[in-house]
Amino acid sequence: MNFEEFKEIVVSHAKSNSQDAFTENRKDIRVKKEKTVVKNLERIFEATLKIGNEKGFHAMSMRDLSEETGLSMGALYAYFKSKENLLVMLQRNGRDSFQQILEQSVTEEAGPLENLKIVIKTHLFMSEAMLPRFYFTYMEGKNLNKDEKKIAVEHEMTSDGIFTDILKQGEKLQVFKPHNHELTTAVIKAMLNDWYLKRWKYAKLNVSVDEYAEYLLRVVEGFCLAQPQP
Amino acid sequence: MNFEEFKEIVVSHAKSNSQDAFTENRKDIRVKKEKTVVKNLERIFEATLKIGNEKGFHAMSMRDLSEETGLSMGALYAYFKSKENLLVMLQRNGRDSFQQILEQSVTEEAGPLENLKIVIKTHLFMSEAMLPRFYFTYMEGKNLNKDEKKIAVEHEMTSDGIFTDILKQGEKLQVFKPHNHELTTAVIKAMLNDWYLKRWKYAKLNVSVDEYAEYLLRVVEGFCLAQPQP
DNA sequence: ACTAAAATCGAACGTTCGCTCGTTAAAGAG
DNA sequence: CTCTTTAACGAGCGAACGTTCGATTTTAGT
Repeated sequence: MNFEEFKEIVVSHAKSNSQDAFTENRKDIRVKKEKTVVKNLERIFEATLKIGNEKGFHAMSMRDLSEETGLSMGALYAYFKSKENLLVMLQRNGRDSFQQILEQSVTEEAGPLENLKIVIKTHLFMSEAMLPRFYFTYMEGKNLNKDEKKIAVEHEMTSDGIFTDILKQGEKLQVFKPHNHELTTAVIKAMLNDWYLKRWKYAKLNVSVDEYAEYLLRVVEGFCLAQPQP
Repeated sequence: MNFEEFKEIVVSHAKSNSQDAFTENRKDIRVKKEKTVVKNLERIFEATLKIGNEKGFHAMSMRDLSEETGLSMGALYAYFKSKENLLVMLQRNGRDSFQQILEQSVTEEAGPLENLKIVIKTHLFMSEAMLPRFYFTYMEGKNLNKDEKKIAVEHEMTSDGIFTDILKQGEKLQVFKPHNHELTTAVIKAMLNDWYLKRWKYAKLNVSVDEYAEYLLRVVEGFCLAQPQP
């Protein structure tokens, strides 16, 4: 699997994205017709991600958002009840689709090594396909309130669990060396996150996402595999 | 070298820290007596880092800063000419002392492997000793203006160069495998940064900074060493 | 103790913020 | 076309923002 092949999976998921956001936040949204909500929520999310990536969510004013979306101040507030609520909606929405895709990527039939490759590539390609979302989610996570932050941490631990389970299974089947697998997961994630956090660096190094994937896999295999590759 | 031994190096450097900030920004500071400036700049920096880590620099108001430092609004503005200028001062100051310590840690006599170990540990221990500074610098870097952002990128490339040079030297001496050393540096840095970016995770895993250092070195050695360790 | 310089103070200023609400425009049914 | 529901509008609100500046206090040399 390379990035080009993966892209289609994401695009098809993205369409159901703001639809989920509608059903999830129905009670806070004053507009009734689903088609209108989906259309405008998509505009609002996209604009928020754009401005948020440029100057940060806190520095974005509702007047900025109004101009970018083409909606008036009053219209905006028909789709969310406060600025903070908009942030929460975006974060939840991003987390949910991320987790959904990542969990679906793992299969029982595939061996641990194959599964590890799959989740690494899926994580990486997803962040590449939805770069503004990932960057925004990472950077603005600290601005959430205490409850939402707790949920975000739980989500991260769940997705870490997917990696750790694969590593543990691999150790049992003697495919991987024994290690502190939670720690291994942490450093793998660190490398995965760097792809979208330090985008300018990889652009300057002229490394494609497929090349980065191969490189990461070599690093991980070098550390994890019980029997080193030739 | 473990963290306990390293800490003293940092503490001794930290004292000259706000003194440098004074000489560097003398023209923008209205207060004349160096001793007063050093004392209050230290208070201001510390308070900014504290509030900045809690709610972000942009969300910190000058009234927050006034309360935390115990200085009035007017007094604060005797030490910097604007809020943005305060951010720039903090970032420059942090970058400079970071680079200084990192460059001093490398020695000609030591071999590539030893030097690689040293810079990794130095980077990691420094971030541990000055955690709020590192977190703040990383997270608020995106809020800098275009010129300052460019300088920040140049600084990062310089410090990446320290790592890359060691790796290249190691390849020439056949201590390290041939690789894309710039890319190796990038992923090493990603893992180093994760220590202070995802502090809660490592706390939850109950991993000390010394243990993390050893773990990182094993990952890097597994990937870089020409002749695998026993 | 006196005084000039240095440092600190905090009310006040103009601007911008998130958000509301009375009003207007658009959509849809009969 | 009419009437009712739904969506969009944007001027205006009070609060909070960064910043200033004349008044006040502290410091230090004599």
